[in-house]
This record gives sequence, structure tokens and C-alpha cells, in this order.
Amino acid sequence: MGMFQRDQQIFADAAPLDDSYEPEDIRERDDELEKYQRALQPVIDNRPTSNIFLYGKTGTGKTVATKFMLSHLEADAATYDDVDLSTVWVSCENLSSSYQVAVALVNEIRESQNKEKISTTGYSQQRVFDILYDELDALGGTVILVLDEIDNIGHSDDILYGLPRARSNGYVDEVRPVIIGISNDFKFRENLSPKVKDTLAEKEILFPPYDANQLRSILKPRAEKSFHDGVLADEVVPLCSAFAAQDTGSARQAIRLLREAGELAQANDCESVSEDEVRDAQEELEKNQLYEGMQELTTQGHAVLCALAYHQSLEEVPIRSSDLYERYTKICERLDADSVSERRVRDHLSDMNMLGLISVYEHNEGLSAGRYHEYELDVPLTAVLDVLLSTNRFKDLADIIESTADDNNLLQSDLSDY
DNA sequence: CGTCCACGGGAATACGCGGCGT
DNA sequence: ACGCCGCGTATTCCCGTGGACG
Repeated sequence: MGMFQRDQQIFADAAPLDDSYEPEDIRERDDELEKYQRALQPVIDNRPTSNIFLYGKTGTGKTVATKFMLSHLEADAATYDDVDLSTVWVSCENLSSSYQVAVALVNEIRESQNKEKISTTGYSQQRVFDILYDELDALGGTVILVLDEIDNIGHSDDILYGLPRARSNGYVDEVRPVIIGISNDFKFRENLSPKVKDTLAEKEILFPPYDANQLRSILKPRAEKSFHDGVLADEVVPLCSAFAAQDTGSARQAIRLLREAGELAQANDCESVSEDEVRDAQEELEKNQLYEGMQELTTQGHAVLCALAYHQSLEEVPIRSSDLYERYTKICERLDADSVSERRVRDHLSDMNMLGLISVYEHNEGLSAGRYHEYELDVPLTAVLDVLLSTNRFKDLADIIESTADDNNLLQSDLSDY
């Protein structure tokens, strides 16, 4: 027997548990789909179509619903000779400005035509918009531009101003652009600049978080397809649903939980998946998220984290930012690295707070001490040290902190509940 | 009601990059 | 080939502010 053997006790076909899986029917979103269909109907009727914006947290079915609607729309449009429809899909996940979105749109169109892509930097914004208008005009007909995770562009929303008015401004005349914006942020519309808000005619569809019952109904068919019969204990799907509903109401989270539970069972050579695996999976996923959050910090972020870990190991927490800053500068000196301003460190701390890595306690003691914050780690010290040890720069320091913490017997207690 | 102090928003600046015009 | 320009990212600089205290 080789080292790797195929183990098919648990999974029959794990594809339905993959992020990229597209189910043939969308469950628990009847109202939203009906609205969606009505909003897209004008495309088939060759009437002007308004822009459509979908709002809802991650994992509430926005993207899947859009893929579903568009594939039907494309298929149906093809049966009418006089309907000329193309769609362009851009994920704005890593795009933080209108400029980058415009470049991405151009390149997406060019890629589908095997034309050469343009550079992501160097042009003026207007220039990129002009190129985009040319490409759109060349496509002609109705072009649906899907901007997934559009809230990433923040306040840089020029593209939402330019595209809808391209036709009336005479930049294009062969094409009717329709924007489908998908936003994780309910407040995205409020934060748009006034001129965009006024001109962006749009239909809004809200995707609320799923409750536990809905998640169960979404999970069930996927579970049946991906696991062998009788492998899943009855309580597994309801428990995954309950965990995810409690936390975020995200179908993606529920599905990941189910897959992770299955993978754990498989790794442990279990014949079935039970409640225990789901609980372990939940812990495992949470832990991974924190690790990833820490690993993706910049060197400066790591230095700040390191300073906090240092004080944590001495049990000098929670600690005021001014004291933490002193430690931080010493650490930078020692590493022969540049240090940044106190203001900037506050930004890093606030980022880390967002990621759930640290806790912040606000104080206001008026005349005696004014306003200040105190910080402490919200993740086990061992986890922080693991990450720091794995980076070349902080390896030595992390070693020292580890031994300090060891002297204070801080690590044992951490390990037991970690 | 004035005072205190870090917080945090926002403008200004530094720097690097790649395309463009000459 | 060269310097310039507009862009993104990270940072610094400036300053108004919350709100308990006295």
C-alpha cells in the first residue's frame, strides 16, 4: 500500500460543497428572484433597463442568484434574433478604485476576444474610461456589467457616474450599458457621492441573512449529493445550519462547516460524521481565520502585534497605546526597521481590532486622564507567537517572548483551551 | 462650563510604478 | 532614451472632538 490511498468512506462527490459550485435551483430566495427577473425583463423586450443593485452580507446568495439569472437570460436572449446581449463579470474583491474597476472591465472584455490587455497603471483615469467606452461600443446591444463586491471601491465611485451617462453624453451610441452592482455593505449607497446618488437610477434587491431553517433547506440537497448514504448523523446538517445562522447567516459558512466536518471525519478514519466533528470544524475554521488575518498583516502590523504580545507575556495588559508605542519603537530599533508615527500605530491597532485579534477598552477619566484606549490580545498568545516565529524578521524576538511567557506559565493555560 | 488627552477623520506628502510624448 | 504625469499605497501632519471630571 502506498502512502496515499483513496478514501471514499465519507464523501461521494465533494463538488457541491465547493465555493464555485452552482446549484441548478436556488432555494429560499423566491421573492428576490422574482424581483430580479422583473428587473431584467426589459432586456428581452428591448426596452431601457435600469441598473440593479443587490445588497446583502456575504453568503446570502447574491452572486449565485446573479449567475443563475444571467445564464437563463443569456439562453432566452439567444432565442430572439433582435436581442443582442453580452455580459461582463468583474469581481472587485481586489480593486479599490473606479480606475482599477475600469481597467478590469476593459481587460475582461479584451480577454474574451483574445485581444491584448492593457496595463493596470500608467494611464489617466479619463483615458481608461475612453478605452472602456470604445470596447463597449464595439460590443453593441445591451451589455450587462456585473460588478461583484462593488463596495470595495469605497468613495471612488466615478465609474458609477460615468457608465450610466455614457450614452446621454455621447461617449457611446451603439450600446446600452446596464450595471448590476453586488454589495456586501448595506450602507454602500448612502456613502456614494451626491452626484452619483442622484443620477444612478437603480432597482435595489435586498438579500437578508438566512435563518437556521433556510440554511437547513439549502444544505440538505448538497449534503445528500456530496456524502455517501447514512454517513451523516441526523443532527449534522441542523447543527451546521444553527452555527452559521447564529454567527453570520451565511450559506457559505454553513457549507464550509459541513465540508470541514466531513474532512475531519475522513482524516480521523471515522465511518460517519457526527456532532463532534461539526464542533471541531467550527473551532478549526475560526482558528484558521485568525491565523490568516495575522499572517496577512504588514511588517508594521506584525511589529505592533509583537509589542502587544511582549506585554501580554509579562501580564502587563491591558496596556495604554502610549506605553505600547514605546515598546513598539524599541522593537523596531532592535529589528533595524523603520518605525511609524503614533497615529499610524493607532490605525494598525484599529485594523487588528476589526480582525478580532485584539480587544480595545475605552476610557474617559475627564480632567485627571482624559480619553484613552487600552489593548490586549483577543487570541491565545501561542497563536500570535506561532505566526511571528514563522516570519524571519520576528523569529528571534518571538523566541524571547515565548520563554518569558513560559516562565510565567502563561503558555500551559493557553494550550489547554486551545 | 472649562479642561484634559488620546482618538480618529481628513488633507497633505512621500514614493514607486508604468505608460506616454518628445 | 528620458523626464513627466497620473495612479495606488502607506504614511505623516493637523486638528476638532467626546465626555467625565472638577
